Amino acid sequence: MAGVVTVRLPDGSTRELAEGTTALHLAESIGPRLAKAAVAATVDGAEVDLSAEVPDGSTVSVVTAESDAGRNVIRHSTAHVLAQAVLRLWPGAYFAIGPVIEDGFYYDFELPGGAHFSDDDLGRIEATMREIMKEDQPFVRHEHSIQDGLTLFEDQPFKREIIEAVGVGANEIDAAPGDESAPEVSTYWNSPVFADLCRGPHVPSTGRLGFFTLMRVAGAYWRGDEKRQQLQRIYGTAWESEKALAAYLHRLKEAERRDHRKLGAELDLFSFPEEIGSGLPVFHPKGGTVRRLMEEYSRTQHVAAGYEFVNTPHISKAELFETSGHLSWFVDGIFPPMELDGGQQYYLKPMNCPFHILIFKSRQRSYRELPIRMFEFGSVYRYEKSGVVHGLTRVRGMTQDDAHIFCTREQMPSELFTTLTFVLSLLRDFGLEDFFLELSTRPEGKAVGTQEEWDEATDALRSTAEKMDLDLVLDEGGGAFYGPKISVQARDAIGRTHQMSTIQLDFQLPQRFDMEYVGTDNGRHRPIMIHRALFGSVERFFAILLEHYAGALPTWLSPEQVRVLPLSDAHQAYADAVEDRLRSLGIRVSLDGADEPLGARIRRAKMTKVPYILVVGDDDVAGGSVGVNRRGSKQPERGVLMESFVDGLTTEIAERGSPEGAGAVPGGGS
RNA sequence: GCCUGGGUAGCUCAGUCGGUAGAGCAACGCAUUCGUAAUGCGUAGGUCAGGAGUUCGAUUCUCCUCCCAGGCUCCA
Repeated sequence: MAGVVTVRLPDGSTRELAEGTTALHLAESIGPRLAKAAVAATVDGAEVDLSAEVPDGSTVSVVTAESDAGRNVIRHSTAHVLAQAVLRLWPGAYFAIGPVIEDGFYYDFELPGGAHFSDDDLGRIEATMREIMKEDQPFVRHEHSIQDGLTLFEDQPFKREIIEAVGVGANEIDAAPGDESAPEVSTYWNSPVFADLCRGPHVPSTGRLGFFTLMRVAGAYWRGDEKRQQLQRIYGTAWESEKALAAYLHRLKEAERRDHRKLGAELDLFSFPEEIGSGLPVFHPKGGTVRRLMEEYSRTQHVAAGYEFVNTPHISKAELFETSGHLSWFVDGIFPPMELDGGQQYYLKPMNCPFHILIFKSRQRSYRELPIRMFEFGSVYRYEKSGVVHGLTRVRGMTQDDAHIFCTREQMPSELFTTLTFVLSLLRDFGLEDFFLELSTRPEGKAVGTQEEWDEATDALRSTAEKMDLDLVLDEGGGAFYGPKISVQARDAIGRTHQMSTIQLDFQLPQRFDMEYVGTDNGRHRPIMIHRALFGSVERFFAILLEHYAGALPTWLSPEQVRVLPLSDAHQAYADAVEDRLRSLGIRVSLDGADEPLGARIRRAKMTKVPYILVVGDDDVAGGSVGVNRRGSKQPERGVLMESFVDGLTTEIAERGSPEGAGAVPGGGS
C-alpha cells in the first residue's frame, strides 16, 4: 500500500509525498537551506522529531534553529548531552531534570558518594560534551509503557519518580512545552549506553549542537522543595550560531555594566559597610541627594493627589503584630523581639499598615471623612535569609513609600482608578514608559473574606486595569490570602521586567482591628482598606532607575548637574561667577580648578556622568559665554551664551529631561 | 537557611609550593596653567575579612564566624 500522503504547509499550500516520508525529507523537498536550518517540526501543532513520518492530511511546519521553538530544541538537546557527559565522567550519578529556561537550560544531578561539582568541573564537562557532539550521535526516540519505563530506569530514582507521575497523569515535571495525556513515556537514545527520559523533540544528532557554554553550578532542591534533597544544578546557554551565542554573552556584559551595585560604588552613591551588617545600605551624599530628590518629588505629587502625611515609630509592642496577624503569618520575616520593661516584647516593624490603622482608630470616623489616604515614607525591617539579600533590591532595612487608603465600599472603584492613574503617571515622570499590569485573584482554599467581597473587589480591580490601555496579565489564584491585587510591571531600557507598584485590597486587617466608621444611616460600617506602595521601596526603585539609566540619571535627578572647568587660573574668577549664577538658580553645580590638564578633568567629569560640563576660557570671559560639553555628545559646543545655557538647562530640569534628549535612555538598546 | 565560588591598599588585580607582600588607578605633596576622556616627579597607604587550631614560623594548611557573588527557596 505504498501510497501518497498529502500534507498542508503553514502558507496554506499542500504537498503530496510518498507515504513514510519524514519531516526532514519534507524540508529537503522544500529547499536545501530549510533542511539545513531545520531542527524539528510540528505536526498539527505538536512538536516532533525531524525523523518522524508525516501523516496524511496533517499540517506540517518545519522548526528552524533561528526561532524560539528551534532554540528550545537546541537547548533541550544540549541539556541532554550535558547529562550524558556527566554520567560519562561520574558513573553512577543520578540525573533528574534538564529543562529549557530563558536563554538556556539546566540539568540537575546527584553525584555518587555525595560529591559536588566545583567550578573547575565545568571545563571538563564542557570538553566531554564537545566530544559527544563530535561523535555526532543520533537521537533515537523510543516509546515505552509506564512499566517498561520503570524497568529501564530501575537505578535512576528521579526518573522513576517522573515516570510514576506520568503514570498518574500529573506530568508537570519536565518543562518541555506540550500536552501529555497518554500513559506512555518516551526516551531518547543517542548512544547504546545512554538514554534519557524525554518528551522531545530533539535535534537529529549531537553534531547539530555546539554553540553553547556552561555558565555555573548551583544547588537546587529536587522539585524546588526546600524539604527535599538538594541536587547539583549546572546552568548553561546554547544558541543556533556562534554569533547568537556571542550576542547573548554581550548582553550579559551589558547587564553587568549597568549593575546598580557596581554603579553605586563607581558613582559614590551608596555602600554596604560590613560593620553594619548584611542587607543594610548607607547612602553617601550623592546617593542621598538622589534619594532626597525622588522623595521630594513623590511628596509633592502625593500632596497634590490628596494624601495626608503621617509618621510612625520603628518599633512596637508585640501585641500590635499579634492583632495584625503578622506574628502568625509573617514571623519568618520579622527580626527577633527585644525584651524591655520587665518582659514586654518589642519588635522592629516589618510593615507600616498596623500603625496607620491605629491612626485611623485614634478617634471615631465619619463617612464624611472618607476616603482617608495616609502616606508615609516608612522604614521597615525584615529579616531576610542570608542567601537572599541582593544589593539594594533585597535588603533588611528599607523605606517604603507606603500609603493606605480607607474608604467606603461605594468609593472603592473610583479610589482604585485614581490610585492606579496616579501610580502610572508618577512612574512615567521618573522615565519608565513601558508597563503591563498583573491582576492576582483569590487563592483557592485559604482566603479570608467572603466570596462576594472577593468578586466585588476583583471586578473593581479588573475594570480599573482595563481602563488603562495596557496589557493585563491574569495571575489566577496569585493573590494574598487577605485580598486581590494589581501589580504594575515595568520594562527597563534593556527589556527586563521589574515588579513596581502594587495596589492591594485587604479584607483581613479592617476586621482584625475592628475598624469602623459611622455612615449616613448612623450605623457602624467597616471601611475598605487599600495598601499601595508605588516605588515598592525607595532603595529598590533607586536601583531600578540606576540600571534603567545605566547611571546617567536625567538632569533633574542627577546629584551633580553641572561642573565648571576653568581653562587656567586666569579664568577662575569667571568660572566662580558662572558657578554662583547657577547655584543661585538652585542648580547643583561644582567647580574643578585648573591644577590638572583639561583632558584629565573632562575625563573625571565624564566618568561621574555629570549631565553638563562647562569649560570656560578667554573667549568666554570676553563674550559672557560657556563651552558646553553635554553628556552623551561627542562634540562640545563653544561660545554658548550663559543665559541661553541657563534657559535650556532650567527648561530641561522642569521637564525632567536628559541632556541626551527627551526621554532618552543613554546606552539603551545596544 | 542550603549548594558552588570568593574576600590581599579606597578601587581593579598580581603574588606567596608555609619564612608577615606588589602593580596600575585613586589619595596626599611639589612642579605644571592647559580649549574637551589620563601632565610629570615624589610620598604615604595592608592585623593579606575576623577568630581558633596545626607549625619553630600561617596571608598561604585545617576548622568556625562574618561579608560578597551566582543559584535554590523566598520576596519590595
